[in-house]
Amino acid sequence: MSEITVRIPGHEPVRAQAGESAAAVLKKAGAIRGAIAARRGDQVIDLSRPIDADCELAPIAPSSPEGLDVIRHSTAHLLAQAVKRLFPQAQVTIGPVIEDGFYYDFAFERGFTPEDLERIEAEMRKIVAADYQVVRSESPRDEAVERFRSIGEEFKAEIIAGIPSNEPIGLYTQGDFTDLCRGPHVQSTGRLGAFKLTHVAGAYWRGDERNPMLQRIYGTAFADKATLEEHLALLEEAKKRDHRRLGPALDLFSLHPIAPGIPFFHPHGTVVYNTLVAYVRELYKRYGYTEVITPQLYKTDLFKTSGHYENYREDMFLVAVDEEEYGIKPMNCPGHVYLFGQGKKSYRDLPIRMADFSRLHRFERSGVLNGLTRVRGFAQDDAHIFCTPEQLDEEFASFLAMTREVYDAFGFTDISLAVETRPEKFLGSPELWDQAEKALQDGLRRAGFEFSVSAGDGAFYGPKIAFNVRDALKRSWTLATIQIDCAMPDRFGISYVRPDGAEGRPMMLHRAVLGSIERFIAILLEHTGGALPLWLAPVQVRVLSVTDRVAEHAARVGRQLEAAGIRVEVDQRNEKLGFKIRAAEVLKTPVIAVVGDKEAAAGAVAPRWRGVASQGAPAQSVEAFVAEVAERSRLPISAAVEEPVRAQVH
RNA sequence: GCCGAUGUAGCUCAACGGUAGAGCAACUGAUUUGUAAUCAGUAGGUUGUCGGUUCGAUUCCGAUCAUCGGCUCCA
Repeated sequence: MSEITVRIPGHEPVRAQAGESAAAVLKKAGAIRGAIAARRGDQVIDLSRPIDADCELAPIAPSSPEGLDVIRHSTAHLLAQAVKRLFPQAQVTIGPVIEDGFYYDFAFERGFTPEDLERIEAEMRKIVAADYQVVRSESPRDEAVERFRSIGEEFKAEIIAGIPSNEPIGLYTQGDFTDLCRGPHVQSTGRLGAFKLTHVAGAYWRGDERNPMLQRIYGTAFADKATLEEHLALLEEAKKRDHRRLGPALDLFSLHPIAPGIPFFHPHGTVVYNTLVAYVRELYKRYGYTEVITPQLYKTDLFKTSGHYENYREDMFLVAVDEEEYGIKPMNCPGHVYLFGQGKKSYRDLPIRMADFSRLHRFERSGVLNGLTRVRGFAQDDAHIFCTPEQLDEEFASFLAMTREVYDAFGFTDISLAVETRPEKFLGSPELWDQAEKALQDGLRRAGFEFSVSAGDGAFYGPKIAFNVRDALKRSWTLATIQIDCAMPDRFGISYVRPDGAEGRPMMLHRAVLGSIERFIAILLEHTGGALPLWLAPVQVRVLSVTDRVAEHAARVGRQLEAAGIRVEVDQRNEKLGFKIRAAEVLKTPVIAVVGDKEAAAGAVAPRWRGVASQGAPAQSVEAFVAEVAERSRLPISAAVEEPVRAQVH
């Protein structure tokens, strides 16, 4: 045995015998305390792994991100062991760590019930109490395949069979249970304990819906009980911010079985909706967009030309009229390209930024509908930009600037960008796609955006950039998107006359900043917990009378606010002030104006702004109050306005 | 679409093989109230829908619709 030197950050280098375990080496340095695994170089390893060469070694604490991964991964194994003990017929498959937890998929002839989960959890605790050593071993691939096949674990055998034959297979054994695994794991099951199984769900084997459905058990685990409790409490809080709860509670919208997936917007919700549209229209003035209104229903010939009939028909509502087939539009693009194609266009007309707030209808599969975030009927702040190839970069940059402005205005900071590339089913030439994908990535880099690449996720007509945000339950949704169209200009044969008199094919961009208005409202509600900004709030001011004596003054204040264009409600109910304040607060009203005898005598109000911890605010004259509310209600359009790039008039 | 769960008053929930109850909200009355819930009373439900088992179903069974959690798919 040769002697090696191990560097340990923050400690003296340690001399050790080659082959000593990571735990032993760390112990020599006095760095083992609490460690759950170790990092050798950039690799996380088991504490029991032998160290056989000079290297750098660091302990991993249970509460560190890597430590949590180890705990969750080991807890997934714990789950599998418990399930195998209780349901020997169940076959194990995979059990990865996910954000905030883990899951494990089992092939089992029936679903697991909530009662099963309780039993499984109890069994897991028994295994923790038994404190089995978790032992790593290696096995040649074919031997491992045979081993799992012989005990009826067909799925596991299939996974191993897919690993190159020269790679040794890592196996982890704890008590009566052995699983294929890359590791690393905790040293013994006793190190686990702060876990909870959360829910069950079906999941297709290898994520393909043609494959059999497995039973997935989700759970979460932490380094200690307290953090687990904290996490569970956080989930409860998140539920309160869920737009599906807030929307109906604030009387903004509702969904009914009579129109599944197509929301009813109540008067207050309609104000929010229309105000968002007004905001975007204001931006359009500055960014040089023109708005159009286009048909809702087209003969399917249009969709045959656009390629939607071929590639998107499954998601469309088709209707038969007079022995002719019509389709309700799922997107605005075909209509817009068609419209562009009417009349002769010159390079002087470009760019044309054609905006449209039409309602769109898509036949989403029943299981995917979700509140306002995934619906069958919705509108987008949609626009299509037709430009020359030379204008593409500038148009793209302008879109990114607009998007940044909007997201800043709403305080959305947790946004991730993904460039989604050519899918299996696509239209247009691969060369054009490559070019377009590169253009998107270059543009993002120039604008200083970070992004990931999501291969194969693009639309069938072109690659896209998706601006993804998360809802209260941490599910990711796409709001803004921009796509370069690689197909439709060709398919519709649209053209423009270039300066040299020849015909050119315009470039086409599809883009939306809010994305779907419905989805945007959902995310905004969750982001703000229902406390919409003053300019968007359906009721901006609520005037509260203290007694019947001041009813007239309260009504007058209401009229003055209304005259200034402010959305106001006057609460003259025969109730105590505290009751009315609570009622207004529960509805997240941004501004409350209290009116009592003192205010009535002075022609004043006592304002109370949401989120300001003032009670018994000093009175303010009605005029000053109205002016302040009006000032603070303005659309969040930044003052620094660039000259819009408009098509030249000739 | 697939796997699983759920569906009782406007909302949140209770009960149960013998035709449903609370709190909040609503309505009425009293109270005239000063910065997050005044008191009292009234009304409100073919227990999602359809079918089956049963002397009897809201309860048990089946189908269906919708919703929820996932999978697959997407703004």
